[in-house]
Amino acid sequence: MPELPEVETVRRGLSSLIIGKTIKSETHDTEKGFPNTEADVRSFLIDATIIDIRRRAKVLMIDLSTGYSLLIHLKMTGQLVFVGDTRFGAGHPNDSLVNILPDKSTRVTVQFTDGSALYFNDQRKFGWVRLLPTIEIPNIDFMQKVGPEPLAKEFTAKEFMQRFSRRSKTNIKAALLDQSVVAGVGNIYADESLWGAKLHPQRLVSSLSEQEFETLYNELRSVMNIAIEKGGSSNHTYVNAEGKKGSYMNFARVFRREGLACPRCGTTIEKMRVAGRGTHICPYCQQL
DNA sequence: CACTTGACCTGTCCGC
DNA sequence: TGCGGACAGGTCAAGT
Repeated sequence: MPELPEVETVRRGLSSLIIGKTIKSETHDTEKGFPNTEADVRSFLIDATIIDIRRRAKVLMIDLSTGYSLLIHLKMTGQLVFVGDTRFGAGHPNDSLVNILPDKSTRVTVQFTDGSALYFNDQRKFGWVRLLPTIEIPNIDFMQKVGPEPLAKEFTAKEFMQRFSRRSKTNIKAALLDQSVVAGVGNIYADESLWGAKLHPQRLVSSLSEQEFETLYNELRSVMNIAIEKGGSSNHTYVNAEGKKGSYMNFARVFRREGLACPRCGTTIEKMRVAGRGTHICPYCQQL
């Protein structure tokens, strides 16, 4: 999925839809996707009221009145879709993607006491949900390792540049995708921001000038802010909490636009493989 | 440690 | 229309 802008869009949607609701029941398929015991679920999830929804990097945290939180990672194809009233479909968006829920990809279902429900759907089953004490969250491995939030007010261009020192011998695309450098960047916004900064994805991190880092910092923040305004990117499976798609892909300048003209210079956009991922560039604007 | 590559899954699309 | 292979918003555990 879901990179920072998509997860943030889901967070905002869920905040207005489920805060204050009380959980009546929960079901899930595999232990891999939801490793907690039945006893944990009974003690800390059932009858809990949702008090807040937060995000760190690409991870969502649903804080509960029991002092526990549901942590959720959507990985590539995860969705969190809210359905108003499962008996009548009231509040259920008229979107072909979510006409019938639960469906084949539904892995976790949370029923609320008012008849509404939250579905965690995940076609590829890479995503996960887990329940843990809220105060333990900062101690988990992921939170210890993950880099700063790129959109935080206090996050500066200088700090951005300094974070890359740990990945000086790799290419800039691989470094951007490394969650321990900066949080929340994925394949779409890596390509889009590199195009914005006119940087070839295979440029060695150690070759970038201070000026180039500053431009990349500005482009990354700009692209992510625009993506949040547009409700994220929907290439395929991504939908927000109401089951609706985001519109960033209508705005994208290079991502998934191979064969089309670069909006800046008209050169045909090319697709290549960098850091094991499909990578889109303008071969004129972004030279090695 | 830093870096790269394959594995985890299911579905879809493209070429034969 | 069928079938194989490549590929897909992301991490991880291995390997070098």
